Amino acid sequence: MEEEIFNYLTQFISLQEEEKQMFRELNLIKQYQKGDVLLREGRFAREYYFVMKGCLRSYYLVGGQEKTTAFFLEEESIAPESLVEQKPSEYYIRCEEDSTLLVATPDMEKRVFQAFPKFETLCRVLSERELSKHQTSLANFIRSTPEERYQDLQKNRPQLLQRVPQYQIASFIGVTPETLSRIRRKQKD
Amino acid sequence: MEEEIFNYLTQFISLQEEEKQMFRELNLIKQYQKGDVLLREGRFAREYYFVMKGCLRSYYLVGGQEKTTAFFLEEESIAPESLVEQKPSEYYIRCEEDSTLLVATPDMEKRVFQAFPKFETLCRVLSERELSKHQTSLANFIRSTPEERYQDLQKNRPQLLQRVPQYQIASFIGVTPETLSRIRRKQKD
DNA sequence: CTCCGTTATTGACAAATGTCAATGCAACTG
DNA sequence: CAGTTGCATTGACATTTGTCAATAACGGAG
Repeated sequence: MEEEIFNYLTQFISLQEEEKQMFRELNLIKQYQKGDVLLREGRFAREYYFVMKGCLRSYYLVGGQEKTTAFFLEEESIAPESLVEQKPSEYYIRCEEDSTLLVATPDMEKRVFQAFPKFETLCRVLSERELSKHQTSLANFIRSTPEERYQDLQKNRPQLLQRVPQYQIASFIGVTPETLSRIRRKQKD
Repeated sequence: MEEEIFNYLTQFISLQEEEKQMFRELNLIKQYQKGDVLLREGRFAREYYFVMKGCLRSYYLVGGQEKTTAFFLEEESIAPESLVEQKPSEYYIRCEEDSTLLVATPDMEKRVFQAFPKFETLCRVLSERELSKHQTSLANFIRSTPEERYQDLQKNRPQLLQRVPQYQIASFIGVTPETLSRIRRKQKD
């Protein structure tokens, strides 16, 4: 299982045995169950998450209604705003499948960066890439209709549609479950 | 004018005279005019931008129509997806006011990071913060109606509403100019 | 297998938004 | 000053989406 992290990381940098050893000693890998809530509204986040296997979802609770704002599948990561900005979280993060996560704290991050500065470079690069991906998501959302957003998901994240319930997808593309159901019906013709 | 950058940076890290000197020698500051296009669809971006004074806007051209996806005012920055991902840009970046920008290339970035590693830490932290801000923007967009988005802008970026034309704001919150006009009328009652 | 809770679909109607065309308004130009 | 241009507003009507209520489809628990 650790090997999967190393495979992922060596896409970007080379890894010495010494560095791998440090990772192993940090005990980053944790198991969670479907339904586990990793972060709640009003709480302070303490951890970064990287999804090795499974699915996380972030959502706001607005007047008793869940508003889904993101899904995180394999090889995607979350740096909760609450942690980065040191303020109470406005949203929830929840496991939507049994999941294997890489869990890191700012503390561990600091130690790793001091021992192996190239990880800081890696984190900077990954976070810039993540940022540009998010700019693109926001752009896609702004410039398209709910129907187009659904078609985008069908094209770009087909696995997601198979793995999470439709009412969460509906919320994610900004419509009610009824409307999504009608969009789907229209497509069949 | 250079002093403004230093003021901004010393919010996050301390600066030695030596480091300030390096910045001065890089000649980062450039002037642009309203209407200048910094990046076009299909081109490769070569630069990062940081707005010291003025206003940039990013937009897609979809069927001849501009879809505004972001505004960048003072102390906000752009790392174009095109540059980060090394692919042709899908959108335009344009000066909406005469602007003073800090312009950096990956090359310059690399030299600075090698000479003063703490700038890499700074960039990582800033880009993480930027990322978490963007996640919040996307979340706000997903979970609210056009009317609420406009109210958000009134509360959180009132200067923006004074500085750019309404049809760009309309596009940014995902409606037509007519609809935004009606939202504004409703507010007066 | 049935029962039960959750999710998905459908219909009828209300509300919001888009579209198109006309008008107003302010700034710039000659 | 008149004429032009770009932006904002308004009205009439079409389309999309939301809301509410009913029903269907599905899966897990017993």
